[in-house]
Amino acid sequence: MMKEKLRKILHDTFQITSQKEGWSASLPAFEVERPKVKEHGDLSSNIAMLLARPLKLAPRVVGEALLRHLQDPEQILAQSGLAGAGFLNFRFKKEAWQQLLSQVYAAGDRFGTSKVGQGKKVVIEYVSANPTGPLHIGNARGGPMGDVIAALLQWTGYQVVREYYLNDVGGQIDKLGESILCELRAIENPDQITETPQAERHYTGSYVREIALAAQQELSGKLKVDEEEQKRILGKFGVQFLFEEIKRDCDAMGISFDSYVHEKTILVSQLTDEMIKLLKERGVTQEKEGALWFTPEGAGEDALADRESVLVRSDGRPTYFANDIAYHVGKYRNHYDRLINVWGSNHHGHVPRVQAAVKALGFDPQRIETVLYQYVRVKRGNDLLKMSKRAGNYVTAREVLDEVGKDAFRFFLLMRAASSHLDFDLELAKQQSQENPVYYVQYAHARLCSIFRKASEQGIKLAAQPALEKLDLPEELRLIALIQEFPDEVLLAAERLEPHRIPFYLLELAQAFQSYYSLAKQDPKYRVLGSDVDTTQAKMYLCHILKTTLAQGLKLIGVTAPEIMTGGLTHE
RNA sequence: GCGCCUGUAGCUCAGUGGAUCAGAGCAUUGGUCUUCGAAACCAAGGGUCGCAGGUUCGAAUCCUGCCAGGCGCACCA
Repeated sequence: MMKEKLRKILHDTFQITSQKEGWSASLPAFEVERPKVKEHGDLSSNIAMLLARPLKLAPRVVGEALLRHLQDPEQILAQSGLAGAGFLNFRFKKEAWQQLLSQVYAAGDRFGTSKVGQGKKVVIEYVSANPTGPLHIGNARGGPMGDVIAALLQWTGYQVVREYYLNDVGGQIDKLGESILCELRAIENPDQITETPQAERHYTGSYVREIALAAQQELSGKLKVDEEEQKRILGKFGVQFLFEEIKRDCDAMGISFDSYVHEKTILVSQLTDEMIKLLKERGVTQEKEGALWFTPEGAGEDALADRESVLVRSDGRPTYFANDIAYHVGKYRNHYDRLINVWGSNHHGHVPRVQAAVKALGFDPQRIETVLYQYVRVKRGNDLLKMSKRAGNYVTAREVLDEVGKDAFRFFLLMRAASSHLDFDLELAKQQSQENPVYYVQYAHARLCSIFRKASEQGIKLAAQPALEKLDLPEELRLIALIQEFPDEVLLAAERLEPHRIPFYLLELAQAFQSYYSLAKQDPKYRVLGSDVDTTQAKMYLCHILKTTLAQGLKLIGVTAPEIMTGGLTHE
């Protein structure tokens, strides 16, 4: 909010100064930021340093000229100055800060939202876990991450579709069917060892037996067919079974989808064939060893060495790569402006291939944006567990979810940048559930609610237009400064597709409040509910807005904002 | 071997060209509850930002090389 105001001031100042000084440079993409050192002011800009080069002047000379012609029609600036290598530092009047609060108050539960997206259509694909095993913690990270990226884009004015791409055909599904069949035979003939599951050929997790038991119940009559048909039926049954389970897990994580796209549907619709034909016509394919390979311009011989470039197998069936191209083309045809994929890092090699393919088909590859997140590793004690559905060795998302709860689960997975490798220490998560950062933020919210409960007991009501000038303690002005940054943070997180900024922001805000609140123990003038009516009303107004901001931020990341904290009170 | 990601305090991680930028939380140590919730607050110790070069007025941040770790490199998805 204040950043925008300063941007406007600097923009106008630049215009006037250019005119008066005869500058010919264009307005650079300057930054407006909160300096780390508060002595430097409320906000600072690097505009003078950026202008120095094109104008062939020293940064400080540019800065001085800008300050001479400063445009501040609203009179919100209290101080301005030039510092260091050429930074412009600004301090605002108290009144300017205080006035921002009424804007936040008016925004209510729209606070933090904006319209920069201009209603553009964006589809965001996430989770998309293969239905060949339970959702495990390694790639469950994509759930909260995709969900919050979607929320960020909604908040900033995009029209968002949340999509799950279900890989329900292919070799992995065949393998699933075979695994279930194998297990089913073992169940039916416990004495007679027909075939033991083999790690290379079968999924061996205990869930396979679970599915086999369910299949025995539900499909008993339908399995009197030949072996290939049995495998097919069981594969289909397994997909359905596991997909329902994944959906339940997503639901428990607070994640939902607007659209499910089945790979099978794309295959059946012939879109894949159409795309393969088109690619052939464009001359970006080659045949080798009986298979059809994608060989984009400039790829040279490498494409033929890369087995993942195969579009059509030598047996004539298209690969998932071919289907994926068709899937993305479908998105272009649905007129999405942005196609965002949230994928596990193991797909990194896939990204440039899909982009090269859609480019060859005449679509703008830049519209595909991919967020690759690094896998979560789970530590149990001193052991790092490797995630592998094949080895049946994994920690499920559900296990962790049940252990630490939805709020901590989401917060924890969200508070790290996607590119950062994240170790989830189960023992620590359990032990420290009381100390988990999510509780810190929630506690701040609950405390604020508590103040209002107290006020209500005393018959004090929140005034719609209190005397804001009463909010002049330095800590209060700092809180206001933090609150008004919330929309900027949301915007930044949305622009960069970086959800982790929100938990960090909330922690900073919660900390500032907790610190402020605690001062009341030493000094009564920090008490919200004090003796002076005007001051009390003003402080309540600030607290109300703080509460709203925390609630908005928590809502954005899908974490609950409790009115009271229950359980685990250590204070006797 | 090739490709992507990562290397910042004991641990988990923020910080992607700016000035006191060496940061947060946890852990450790020491203080603070008759007063709006101590799930809190205040304070202290702790790091050659993996290493070496380079670009720049200026580098944790950009480039190159090396070292270490993770993940890919299936006619699987």
